[in-house]
Parts: sequence; C-alpha cells; structure tokens
Amino acid sequence: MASKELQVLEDYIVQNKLKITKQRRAVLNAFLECEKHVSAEELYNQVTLTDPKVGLATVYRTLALLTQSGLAADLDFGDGQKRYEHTYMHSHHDHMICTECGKIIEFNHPLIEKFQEEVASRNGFTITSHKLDMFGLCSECR
Amino acid sequence: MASKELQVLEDYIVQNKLKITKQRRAVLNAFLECEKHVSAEELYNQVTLTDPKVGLATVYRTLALLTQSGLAADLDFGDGQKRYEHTYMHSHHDHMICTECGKIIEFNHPLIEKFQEEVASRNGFTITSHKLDMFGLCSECR
DNA sequence: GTTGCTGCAAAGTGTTTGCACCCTG
DNA sequence: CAGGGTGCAAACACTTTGCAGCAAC
Repeated sequence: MASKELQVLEDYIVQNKLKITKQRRAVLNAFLECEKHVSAEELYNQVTLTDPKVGLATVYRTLALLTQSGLAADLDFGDGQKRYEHTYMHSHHDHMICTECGKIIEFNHPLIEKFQEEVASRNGFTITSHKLDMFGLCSECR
Repeated sequence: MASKELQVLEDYIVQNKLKITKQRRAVLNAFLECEKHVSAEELYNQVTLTDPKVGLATVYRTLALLTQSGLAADLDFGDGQKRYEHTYMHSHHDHMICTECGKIIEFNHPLIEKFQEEVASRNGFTITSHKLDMFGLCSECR
C-alpha cells in the first residue's frame, strides 16, 4: 500500500531531482511504524530489523529529507540526542515530559497559542515556529 | 566587592565540603559579566582574557556547580550546544529567538503560565519546570 | 551513462573523564 | 597534610562527511 506519506516523500524527491531508493522507503516505513518521538539510533534499529544492510548514515540522511519534505520535525528534550516526530496530517502540539519514567503527554491549548501570538506581535516579532515543553512528574510517578 | 552571587556560590561550596578556588571565582565573575545566554566556549574565551591558564574542563565543571547552586540554568536553543543563563534574582521568563540575527527577546506572560498549570493539572501532571521558545523574525529582520 | 545514493569508516562537535600534580582548608 | 581541584589530553556520544562502488533515471 502506498501511504499518503510515501506520496509526499516521492513528490518532494521528484521535485528536487533526487532519486527514490528502497532505503528511503524503508526508513520512511520504519518511521511511520515507530511511536511518536524516535531518535535516529532507535529508528536505525527498527529499520535494520527488516533491512539489515541499511547504514546509520543513511538513516540520518533520510531523516533530513523527511524533515525537509515536511513529514517530520526534530525535537530536543535535552537528553543529548535529537528526536523526530510525525508532522504530516498532525496538528501542532506541545509536550509534558515526565522526568521519572520518560512518558510524554501531548497537548494543545488554543489560549496559550493565542497569547503567544499576542506577546509576539506586541514585540514586533513574527513567529515561524515555537515549542513549549513542560518537565515534571506524570500522574503515575507522583 | 563580594557580589551576592559570589556569596551564594561560596555558601553552596562550603555546605557541600568543597573548596573555593580562584578559578571558580574567575568563572563566576566572567559569567556575571557575560550577556544573558552564554555557551561554555564563549564563557571560556571570556575567562581566559583575564586568567589565560583556566582550562575549558574547569569551565564546564564550574558551570555544573553554578547550575547546582541555583545561579545558572542551562538552555537548549537547538543549535547543538548548551547555553547558560542567570537565574539568581531573575524571575522565570520565556524566549523569542530571531532565526535571522540570533537576537533573543525575553518575555513573560502570566496567563500563559496560568493555562500551563491548568492543562497540567487536568492531566494529573506536576510541573517542575518548563520552557517556551518561539522562533521567528524580530522586528529588524522582518 | 550520468548523476545521485549507499555503506563504511573517518572526521567533527560539544562535553565529560582519568590522571598526576597542585592548592585549599 | 589530606582530600578535593586543576589542566591536559584522551575518551565520549551523537552526528556529519569523504569516498569508491552502486543503482536509479
């Protein structure tokens, strides 16, 4: 089955005169199967389950491609490695990160967004992206 | 002159049976003179202007000390290196980061904080810290 | 067949650590 | 004078890059 995401990636690839390869498909598929916030290493482990010969460098290179084509976005929760999340057909959200168990709760609050815009325009600032991370303890770790 | 910050650092050092050294004083002083969001490297360059023999490792180690004693906090603007900001006698604030010129505007919006608390408690989440970074263009770069 | 892609290993980047010597308390 | 602190260099963790062969168009 050709997912919508594969379509997006191939469109991007064709438009930029790049090439569609099975490694790129494999990384994309693994990414789509992965849970929300994967690191490059985790994705690499996932990919090599089905395609053992794919290299870590290719995973990094393909993640860059996914980011450029709008399918993924990189996050930094301050643990020393970038994490990637799905962005295609996913609306913006922020994160609560449990510092005990690592659980991540996603949320979105329209009023927070609204006040962000307000404070930005008051400073003549044009927002292109933002991120709000709240660190603490989830209900189970409290 | 013995700044309040020096007092805080020395208190922390004494309480933890550590030792006050001229390197630690030098790093603290350089940190206090620095603008808001310094990287370890920048601070190292600053320190070595007056104390050429201080090593980069000592700067890192002292920054850890400053963080533990509550004088500094580390930030991550996603540029691949940690930055440190003053926290002593500074209230919490968030950041607008101009992706063009690197300018950082600090702000605080009580209502944003309030809604953060609200959304957290609704999820049974206890916030210990949070950060909100907005990326975009400042008034001069627009 | 041209040009981009891959895997590998090597190089980079920012940060941490091991160690012998030094200095504070 | 004991035990932590320092500078140096090596080690680290994660990511990027150079290159020769390979595959897509």
